[in-house]
Amino acid sequence: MSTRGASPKGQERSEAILDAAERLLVDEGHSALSLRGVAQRAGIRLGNLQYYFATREELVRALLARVLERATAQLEERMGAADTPARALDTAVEALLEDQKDPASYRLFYDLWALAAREPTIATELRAFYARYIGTVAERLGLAAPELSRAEVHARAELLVALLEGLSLFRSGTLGAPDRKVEAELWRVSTWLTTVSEPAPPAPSRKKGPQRR
Amino acid sequence: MSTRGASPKGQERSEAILDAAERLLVDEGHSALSLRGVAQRAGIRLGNLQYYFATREELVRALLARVLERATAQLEERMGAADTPARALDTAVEALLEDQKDPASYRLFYDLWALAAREPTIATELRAFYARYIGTVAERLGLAAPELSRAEVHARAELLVALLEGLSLFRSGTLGAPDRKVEAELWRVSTWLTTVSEPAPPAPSRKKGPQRR
DNA sequence: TGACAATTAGGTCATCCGACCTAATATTCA
DNA sequence: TGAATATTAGGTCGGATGACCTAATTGTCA
Repeated sequence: MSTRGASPKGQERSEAILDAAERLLVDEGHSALSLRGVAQRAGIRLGNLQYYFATREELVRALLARVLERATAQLEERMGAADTPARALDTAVEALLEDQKDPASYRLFYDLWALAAREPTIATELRAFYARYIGTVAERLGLAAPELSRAEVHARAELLVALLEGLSLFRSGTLGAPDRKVEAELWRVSTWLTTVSEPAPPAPSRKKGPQRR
Repeated sequence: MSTRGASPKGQERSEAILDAAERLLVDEGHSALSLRGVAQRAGIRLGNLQYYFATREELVRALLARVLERATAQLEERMGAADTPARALDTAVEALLEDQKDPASYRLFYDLWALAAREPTIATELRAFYARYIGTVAERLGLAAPELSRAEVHARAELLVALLEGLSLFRSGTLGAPDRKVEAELWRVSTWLTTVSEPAPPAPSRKKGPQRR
């Protein structure tokens, strides 16, 4: 949603600017995402960039929207591309695991998580993204384990997504590297989530914990 | 490890500066972590701050070291504080879940994850932190499930830590809120990780944990 | 062809940044 | 007491930033 540039050429230019901004964001982080830097990467002048995105916030919003939209589309496409509906989840998880081997694919999200903690508008959009993400997973999970309640299925979907997001930290090269054993155990957990419906073990007793982690 | 200030008062001042820096980091993110800002929050002059930390990087390194050291100590203290050794993991997980309800406790780590993706020195320290973190968890996991191999135990520990880190995203208020159902399912996964050890297809289990298929 | 939008270009402005420096005062302790 | 250390105060410097502005050029379509 850029300010101007409705014509085909304008649209193209707009996309190119967002491409440059995204590359800059991945490479240097959101604090380095300056209008000048983006303009330089895009190979255009500052004034020209400002014709499309008058302020930095406008640029960031457009970039965020594009990134999340793309991620959503990719997830749903992957779900649909499975051999059988039952394998949809496995296929998507497989693809995500593959993505995690590329640092660039997640660096962007690390910045987004940090940003969302402070900028409510970004938090709102990210929240909507993950809600849809988890919803899609829950849908498939419900098909695989029909005896589970709606709430249970949703909880497990959230758990699975959290696991994958957390795992990205240890697989994208910066804090760790992909590990076969871990992948194997992940598959066991994943199948467990979609199959086992036994009653939960007793919850541990409560105890007031100290602050901070 | 500040540059100067070995005397008790200097030590105190040094800690106060790091406190201010940490508050600023949590509130505004690492891009807002300026020497001037820290000095203002600490209620001292810029020159005074520079007496303790000559450069920004020095400050950041000291801050990072203190944060990770504290987190490590807290985790190990929590493990040790359990009623029984067997409950050590549960106790620690409980405490972590409690922490996750406070946004401030994790915001800092979101920034660290983003930073680590670009600054090798930070990545190195964070990696060491998580290695120790996962190692501690693996140790306890090994006690709870002695029939698992060392590698399996380590893989499960990494999985559990990843799950908790990922979960923090959805529990710290910005992208979601704590949810009882999710917690319940987390406990099931957690106990599953510490109890179930039979391979995928065969063999009846004697453990209390849920069974597959 | 002419009008109008799209696009490019270049420059100004106040503001903040980190690094660096010097001088003066206060505190501590041998 | 006197010397070393800790602390405060104020300033300079080059550099980068975002917002804003204006003029010139290109492209499109009636």
